[in-house]
Amino acid sequence: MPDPAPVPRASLQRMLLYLRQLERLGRESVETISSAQLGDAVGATSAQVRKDLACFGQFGQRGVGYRVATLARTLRSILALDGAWRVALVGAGNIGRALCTARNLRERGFHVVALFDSDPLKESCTWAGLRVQPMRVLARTCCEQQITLGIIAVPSAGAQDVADQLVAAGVRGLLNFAPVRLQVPPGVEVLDVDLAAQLQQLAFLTSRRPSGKEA
Amino acid sequence: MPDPAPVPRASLQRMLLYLRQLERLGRESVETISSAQLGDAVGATSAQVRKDLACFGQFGQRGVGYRVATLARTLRSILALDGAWRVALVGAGNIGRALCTARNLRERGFHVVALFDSDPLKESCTWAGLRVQPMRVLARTCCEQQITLGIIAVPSAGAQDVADQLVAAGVRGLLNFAPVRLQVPPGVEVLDVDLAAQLQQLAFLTSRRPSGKEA
DNA sequence: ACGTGTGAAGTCGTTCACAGCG
DNA sequence: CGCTGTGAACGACTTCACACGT
Repeated sequence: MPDPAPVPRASLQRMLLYLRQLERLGRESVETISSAQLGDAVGATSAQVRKDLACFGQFGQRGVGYRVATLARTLRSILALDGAWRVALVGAGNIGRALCTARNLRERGFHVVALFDSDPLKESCTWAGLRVQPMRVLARTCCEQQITLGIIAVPSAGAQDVADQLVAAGVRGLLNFAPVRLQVPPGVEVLDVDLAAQLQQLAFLTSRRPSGKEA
Repeated sequence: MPDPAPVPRASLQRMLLYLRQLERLGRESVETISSAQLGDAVGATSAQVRKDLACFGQFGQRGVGYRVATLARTLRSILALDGAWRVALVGAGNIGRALCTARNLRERGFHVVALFDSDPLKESCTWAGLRVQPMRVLARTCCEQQITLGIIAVPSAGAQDVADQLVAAGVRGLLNFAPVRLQVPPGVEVLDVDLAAQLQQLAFLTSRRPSGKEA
């Protein structure tokens, strides 16, 4: 196996946008699309689209563009989005509830199949048909249910401990909502979602009133 | 006024991490810190820390490092985080509820002071002491309350419309949870939070099992 | 000595421009 | 002729290395 393609993070992110747009086009029965059209649907240049797709191979027909249906299918396959992903959610707080019930994620193939919280008072709760389980059973449940992705939605103080437990249980990708830097062994991926930091960025960006020089 | 510093996005993000760490150190009564220490607390190199800080000036003492307290104060001021920001939240769904009640954001100076939803059934609701208001009063409320930041937590179909209304009401920064590309006039900043895309990234990253070559 | 501030070098991603194929 | 695929130029961010101040 070759395995020689370290896909740039930015390309990966755009690729997901391409796929989303392709799926939309597919619903509208569009047959083919050019890199230019696909580009400005997601805010990228045509060259960028072609370069990004080139990470994985050649998919277009010169003089024509790309077949919407086949490109979508191919991308889904390459991006590992053609199956369902089983996800564990730790932290039955407000964010946790929002994520459990989010139709959005389920539609895209991410199924929250287990829900944990360290607070015994929450164990009686059931959200979106999912009972809150104690942390004690996390390892067993994750293994039995073949869970490979985890969402950490607990306060900062507990996040590293939760991460350790999830990793020990075989989870290989973590979506972390706690504003702390998680330490994980190689081979485990962590993506941080830091809403406070996003708002802080906005605060800074809007605080320096741009001189306003665009047409 | 000079205004000559277009701060790189990546630097800005790290700067927020530095500030967070500095505040933590301040609580632990640490007096000074070196770029190297600050760096590995947030996963950056010492050179990166110094370069980032150099965007705004010179803050360190050679041979010593940085004064935790003064650097934190200075950064807060530069990053426009020394005051409170008034935020409007549109969409009283699951994400909306999570954000209203998030202690996290309030502690960092972001106060959700107005909550809107287009569904009349939700108008009776009150979350975290905040009544859900109809969209009709959005413009007036935002102006009266001097709101400059907005959070869009509505379904994709309505997001652009909400964005337009917020912008018309004078809001200059948008945090967008809908998976659509918002069109806004220059001078308005948009940051997207796309949780499905984050999970999709994780899916891809964990699907290609790394060959495992690190020590 | 120690650690900052900063030019210089290097790396990575984007944009350009054009050859090549349908 | 249109549009892809791609080497080459370009630009931005990162890393290096060292002079300078304390």
